[in-house]
Amino acid sequence: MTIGEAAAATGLPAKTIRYYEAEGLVTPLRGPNGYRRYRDSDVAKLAFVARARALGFTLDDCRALLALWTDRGRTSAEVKRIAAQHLDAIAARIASLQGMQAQLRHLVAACAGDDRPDCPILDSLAPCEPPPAR
Amino acid sequence: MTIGEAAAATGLPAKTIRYYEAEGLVTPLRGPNGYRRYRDSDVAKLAFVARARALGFTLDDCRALLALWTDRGRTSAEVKRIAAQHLDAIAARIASLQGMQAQLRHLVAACAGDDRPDCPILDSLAPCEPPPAR
DNA sequence: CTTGACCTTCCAGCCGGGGGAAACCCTATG
DNA sequence: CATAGGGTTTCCCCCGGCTGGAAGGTCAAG
Repeated sequence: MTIGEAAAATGLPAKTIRYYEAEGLVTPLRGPNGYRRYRDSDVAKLAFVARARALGFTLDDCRALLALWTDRGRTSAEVKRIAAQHLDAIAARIASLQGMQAQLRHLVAACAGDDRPDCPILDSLAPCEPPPAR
Repeated sequence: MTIGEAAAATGLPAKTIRYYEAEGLVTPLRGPNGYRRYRDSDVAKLAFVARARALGFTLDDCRALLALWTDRGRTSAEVKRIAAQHLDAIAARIASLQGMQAQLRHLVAACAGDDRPDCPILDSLAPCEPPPAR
């Protein structure tokens, strides 16, 4: 399996697959011509990483999850800890974005959006009354 | 006003203020010793950008908003368009994160988190049944 | 033989900064 | 006057997670 075929099989761009290799996630064999040769297990790992990335895990998380996946002596507690931490991080990011969203929604609703210059959005961003007239 | 004072006044790190200058957002004067000298209007712009960043606007957006702020001939429609677009982007990011959150929450809830290796989280990430035993 | 598709490596850039080196400036103190 | 300390300057590299492009090697088809 060449990198192009692995890319087609996983839906990942070939560039990304090479990047994952540089990051030590998946190390294919090499053919006599220097081309990368992906075993089924390599492709499985790539697909694993692709799914983990789709859930927002960092590449560091992916490395750890991949190691746990291939580790017969793992405990589900280790896996759960990583996932729970990531879940917290996601919740924090959502909360932060929702804060921005609430403020912005207010401002956008209050803005006339016509051809006059008065704008509550700019008023809210402006630290003090007079904008620099320059 | 030196950069350190401007930093204290705006809450922005001095490094960030220099970066904003490199990005063309705020251009201070220079004293005879080569030090940056921030006018009140510069500090106001920095504070403006700080608030816009806190609402998640990109630096490109900040540049545009800053230009509109100092433009007497602006229309609130222009401002609203930028803000509304950003609002859409925020909503999209929230939706994406919430999708991850829902899936992950499911998986985390289903994972025993004990010392056994069976784990629905890994099962969900694994593309096919057998993990590479290597 | 040539063409085109694929593969290889390397280098650079995106965003929004952060870390740190080496050098300069200013003030205060001994 | 020397020096110690704090601030400031420029410079370049680093982060994550890729993405684009250049320059060259390989392979199968026409």
